[in-house]
Amino acid sequence: MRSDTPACISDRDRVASELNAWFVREARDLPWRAPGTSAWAVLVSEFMLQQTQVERVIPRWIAWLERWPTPAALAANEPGEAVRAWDRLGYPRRALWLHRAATEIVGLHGGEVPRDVDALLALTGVGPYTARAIAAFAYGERHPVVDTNTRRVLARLVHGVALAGMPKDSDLEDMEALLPEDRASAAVFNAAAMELGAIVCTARTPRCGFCPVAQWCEWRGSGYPANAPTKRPRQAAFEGSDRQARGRIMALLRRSSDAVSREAALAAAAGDEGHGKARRRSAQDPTQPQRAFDSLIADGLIVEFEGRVKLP
DNA sequence: CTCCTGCGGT
DNA sequence: ACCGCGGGAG
Repeated sequence: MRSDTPACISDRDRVASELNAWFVREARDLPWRAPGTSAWAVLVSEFMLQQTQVERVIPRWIAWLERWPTPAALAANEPGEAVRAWDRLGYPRRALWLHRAATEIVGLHGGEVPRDVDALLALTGVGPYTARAIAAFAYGERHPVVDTNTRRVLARLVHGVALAGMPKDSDLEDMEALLPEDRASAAVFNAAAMELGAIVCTARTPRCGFCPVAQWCEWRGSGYPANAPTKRPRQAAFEGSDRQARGRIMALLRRSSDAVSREAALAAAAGDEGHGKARRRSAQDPTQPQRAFDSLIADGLIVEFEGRVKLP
């Protein structure tokens, strides 16, 4: 962060003050930010938002909480119902993890979402980001919350580089160094940093002209140097992937109220929609459908039942 | 093509 | 430390 402004107040406080004021002014009106949102509702939102964009999450989140307003309500249903309600949010293992977390919350915490970070980390599907996000946003505890947006903001503001590299433990320390002392401001600042990364300090085309902390930005101050070659692993192509084949099986089972035959599941994996038009799949790996099927069994996302296949 | 409020397994 | 894991949108 640039410190070319003589100040009685530290730059840390100025950055937090400006960013928080911007957040109050400009932040999107997201439903899980409404006052009175339960810790469970926050937890559900954080699960859904892992690798899935806000706009796609909102309708699923509303429907989910209407149906399962408490951990106990979800835990009382079969996990397959959670997978079905997950719909097309992607990475459906998260639905299974969320159901498992609800069961753990009922069994270990009397049905109340814990507020302690270590207790949260022990829940299935809750990692370093989600645990701190729940503690900060649901309970107002003071913790650094660092997601991919915040890591990019820190990379630019503090380190003067265009993009963040691999996640590091020091990310939390970087955020801690900027975090306001009082809990309420700290919680807002965590959300504000994420929001800035989401709508201003974006990966591809940052809108620095609208950035409330541009004057302290190390990246801007050094002339927006080009992206240093980072080590970030590129995501594999989706088209033709095992993920796509798995997704087709899951889509078939979500829309089937009953179990389907193994053959139907394998055909779905191969991209055969079963209505007329033959799909060209000459270049496809012939072992892929079976591999996708087996991996879904291993994940517990589908089960075989008397020679047929259904959600768990 | 890239990116998106990450996570658990290895 | 690396990898697999959906699906949508720019």
